[in-house]
Amino acid sequence: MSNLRSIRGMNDIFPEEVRYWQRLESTVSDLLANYGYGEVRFPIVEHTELFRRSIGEVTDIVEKEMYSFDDRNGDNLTLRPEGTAGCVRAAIQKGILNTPQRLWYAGPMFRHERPQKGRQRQFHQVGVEAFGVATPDMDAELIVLTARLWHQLGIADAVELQINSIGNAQTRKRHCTALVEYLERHVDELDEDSRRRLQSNPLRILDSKNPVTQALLDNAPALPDFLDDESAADFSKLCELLGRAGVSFVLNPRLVRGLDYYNKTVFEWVTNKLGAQGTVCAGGRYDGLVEQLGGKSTPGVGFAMGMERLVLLVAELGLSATTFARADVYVVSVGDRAQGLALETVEGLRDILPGYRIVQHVGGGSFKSQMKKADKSGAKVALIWGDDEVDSATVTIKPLRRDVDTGQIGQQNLPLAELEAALVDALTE
RNA sequence: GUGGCCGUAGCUCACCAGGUAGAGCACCGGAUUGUGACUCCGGAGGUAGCGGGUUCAAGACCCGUCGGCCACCCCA
Repeated sequence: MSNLRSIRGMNDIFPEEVRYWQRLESTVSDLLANYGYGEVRFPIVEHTELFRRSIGEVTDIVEKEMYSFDDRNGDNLTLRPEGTAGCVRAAIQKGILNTPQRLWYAGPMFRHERPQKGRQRQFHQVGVEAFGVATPDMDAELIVLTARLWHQLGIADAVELQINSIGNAQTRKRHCTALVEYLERHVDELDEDSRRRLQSNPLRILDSKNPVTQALLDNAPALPDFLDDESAADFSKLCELLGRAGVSFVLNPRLVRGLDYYNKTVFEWVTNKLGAQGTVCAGGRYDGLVEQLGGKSTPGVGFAMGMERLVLLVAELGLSATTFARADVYVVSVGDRAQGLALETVEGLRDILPGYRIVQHVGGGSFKSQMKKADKSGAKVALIWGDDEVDSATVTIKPLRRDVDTGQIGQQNLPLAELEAALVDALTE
């Protein structure tokens, strides 16, 4: 048995939970369609090179979290750790970036991290990418769209929008230099992790959860002070548009993102209901990525939402999943003759009433045990066939969900010809 | 990758100075012959995650391993 377990961090999802997923997925796809986005599907596996070049060589994802392997040709492939790279690659390859594109996709991503609540090794994202528009109205649309989604899901009160602009490459370079210079004067006050990052990725020190480090950062060179004119103008335009759309936000000058390809606008929707894994949706602008991956210079903005985290949130305090009964009708039959008649009649019913969920009892058993199954199925009515019904060419129809008050059985025996009408009547109250 | 807590029937848990496992729920069957939900009766189901060690004896103690949770790291 020990060998036959699922891979660590890769979970099975059963019907009861899948209800929430389906609810979430359909809400998302309807919303995106309403905003004019088209769904794209591309492979889960790509050349490792694609991720190295887009995400960044020195990021944790590339350095230690990718599921990479050699295929039989000797090519080194990787299970996608995120979706943007593959989406960009696909868009370039298809040659559709000569005009603006609004795209989205959904599916599993893979990162070899330590599993935790809201963090799996196979997890699922919905990603949304907009290509070919450099102006901040595009950024605004994406954010506004997510805000609407939270309302539709009933979790708007549980999430907060944080935004920032990290400017262009020069901005970050100049800020980074100043930051490093400042921090090096205070190395002794830095925590161990931050000291390490001073060499590898100084910007990420801004993210530190260490209170001492955060206090130190209060007097550090702040990124917004280094912003180039265009980034600053675009950012204030974005803030203005968000205001017009009624989307409130928090400016977080220390918000940086982990992937190398971001520039200008970055944003995160966070919640405090999920413990340490509070980011539910995050993204930003990546104007250089398309060119970096071999396409013509094309601006882009996008974001990804973590489905597992959203499911947790929605299940806890959002819309309840549609109440789920496995059946409308449960078919009970005892005896070979009855079984045959039941199957024949029910298949006829499925032709006439295709929308009904009709569960046929299988596996035999007494009337009593079949009735128990009928009850547990959640069905509103049971159709019953036994020798009596066969002999008289009838069916017994029994309501299962009448209020408990009247002890009356309320079942009736009908000619087969009247079944359809009686069933429709019983199921439409 | 690091640290802390945890791992007993399908589920939630208990017992026990270390002496070869129990409850509730769920499941199955029955309470006169073809009928559910309530009640009553009965039944099945566990190599106590796995492996090793200490001991006359371990689910209970020790080590390892796998898995879960929480935090760090990182990120959706």
